[in-house]
Amino acid sequence: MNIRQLLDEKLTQGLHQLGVPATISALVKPSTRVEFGDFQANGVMAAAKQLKTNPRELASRLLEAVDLSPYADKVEVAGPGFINIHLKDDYLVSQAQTLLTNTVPSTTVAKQKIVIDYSSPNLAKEMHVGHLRSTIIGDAIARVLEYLGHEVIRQNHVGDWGTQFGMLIAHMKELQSSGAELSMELADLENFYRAAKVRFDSEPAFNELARNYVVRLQSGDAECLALWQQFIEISLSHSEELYERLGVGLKREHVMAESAYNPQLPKVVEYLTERGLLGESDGAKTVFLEGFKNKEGEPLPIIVQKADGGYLYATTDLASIWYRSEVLHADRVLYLVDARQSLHFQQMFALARQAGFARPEMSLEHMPFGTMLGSDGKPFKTRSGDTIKLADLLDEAEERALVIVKEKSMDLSAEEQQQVAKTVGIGAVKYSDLAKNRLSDYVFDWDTMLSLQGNTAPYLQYSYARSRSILRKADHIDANATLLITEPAERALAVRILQFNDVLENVGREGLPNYLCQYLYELAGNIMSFYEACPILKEGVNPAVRQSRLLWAQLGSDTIRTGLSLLGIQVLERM
RNA sequence: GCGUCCGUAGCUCAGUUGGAUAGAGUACCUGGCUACGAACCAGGUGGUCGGAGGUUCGAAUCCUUCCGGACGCGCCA
Repeated sequence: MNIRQLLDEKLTQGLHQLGVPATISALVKPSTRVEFGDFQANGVMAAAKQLKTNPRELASRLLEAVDLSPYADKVEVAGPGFINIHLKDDYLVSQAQTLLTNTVPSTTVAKQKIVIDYSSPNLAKEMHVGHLRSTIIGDAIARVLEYLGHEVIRQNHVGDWGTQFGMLIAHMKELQSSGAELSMELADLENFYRAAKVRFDSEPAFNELARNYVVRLQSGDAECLALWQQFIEISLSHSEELYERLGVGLKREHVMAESAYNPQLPKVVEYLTERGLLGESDGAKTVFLEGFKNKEGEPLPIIVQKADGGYLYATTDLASIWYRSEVLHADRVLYLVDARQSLHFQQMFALARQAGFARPEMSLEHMPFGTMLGSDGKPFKTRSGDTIKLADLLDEAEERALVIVKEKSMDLSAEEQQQVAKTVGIGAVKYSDLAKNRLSDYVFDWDTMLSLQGNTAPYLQYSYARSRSILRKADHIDANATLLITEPAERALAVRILQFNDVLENVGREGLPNYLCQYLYELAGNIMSFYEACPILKEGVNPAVRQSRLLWAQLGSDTIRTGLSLLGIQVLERM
């Protein structure tokens, strides 16, 4: 139970006692201005409207009915009917004091089983910048939900079964028979793919062969499967290397590939047929759903089986929904997939409901995200117009960070500088993505994210390193010391620290890690101001005050570290 | 054409079921280091929230319409 929730619950109950409909709540939120106290309730105006009564009068009655005196020393009705709550210092201190001893987050959220489908690269090629957002945002959401106590099932729905694999196998086969060393050839997946694609597009015989291999592969031909397996293995290790570099928690056990659903695909079609949902159009098996139209205003089809008998991603997605519903028994399924596939997911979810692939109580949520743009406002590409490899992006981030670290942290050894540059560079890339609203397109800009000023990972990492430096220099920290609020900066810090869990619940509910970034940035600001206003180790500081401030520093920096770790970003003791 | 998302300070972005005087960073200006880490802090300049209507006690947020942009719309994923 966090403070906002507690106040909201008390006031909402009070409203209901006064005869306000159950749908109305007190809407307690952090105050928008300092003079409005720590929290404000916005719900009384709407409640008064329902009751056709005066809002200020209702607010007064509410305050008579609800006793907030254990928490607040000043509660007042303001403006048209807001309630401003000024918390007691004693209460803030007692709440903060429990944080010192209790490391388990206290949440009131009912535990759910949540499947998160994220990253999901196409294994035919190397990972590129287009995979960054799904991977990073999905990972952050997974960590936050897990921290809140939910059972999280990560699923990396990698593309390993598409048409392109015929082409790749055909190319492998020919190189193999011409005596080339396959492992060498496959070292650069991008080149390999490009070479195969050129042949596929220009040589009819090769094209024919490739199509043939797709059929053989999907019908279980042993030789094809072996080649395919070899390719997938290399490609997966490549992805895992990147996950490792990125600090993303995806492992082999989280891979639930498209191919895994292959045996279920005929059953999907069969089932749709039984339910009378399936029709035929130009030889393809299709479903037409109410409410979806194409360019000509005609019903929009979902093709689940091509005229040649092949299955499509819609079929696989349906099978995966069924699996997540019936086998995993998920309460929620989150899809961290590009916004351009919104229509596809609308169709999938509607059909899954109608066909009964998804239990009615299972929530299916597409969490779309926008595109990364270059400084020219167009999709982020290299100068020559190619997609940028993820590995190259990370190299550049580390290189650019190293230049800055060498300049700013000359007292560190070369080895330490390297390590700091890695942590800072990768952190900066991740944070600049996470800090933006997921839905919007955003401009990728090296200088902004690495300028190390403003709302950036390095700023947060700096605030942590600064705290650690102070804590290291303290010869004695008494973990049982009493927390004191002697300055406004300490109070502001305390209030902020106590909002942490509430922010996490918002992130988990809406899948928007930028709420957490915003919070951490503000917290870091509070910490910095605290250090400016409140000397700790300097001469003349009262010992009790010193011990208290050390604990505030510890609480603040612990929250920064935990928050960043939930974003998948590491902190540094020195930088 | 239909649909989805978007348009907020010069630039990059926030803005949590509609809440009080729309906020940050950056840039620009001012002040603070014989330093508990100045990669910092304190303060200032800067906005008809694309335009116009509407809903209401209250709109950047909801509705309508227009302008501008991105994306999607049958055998790829």
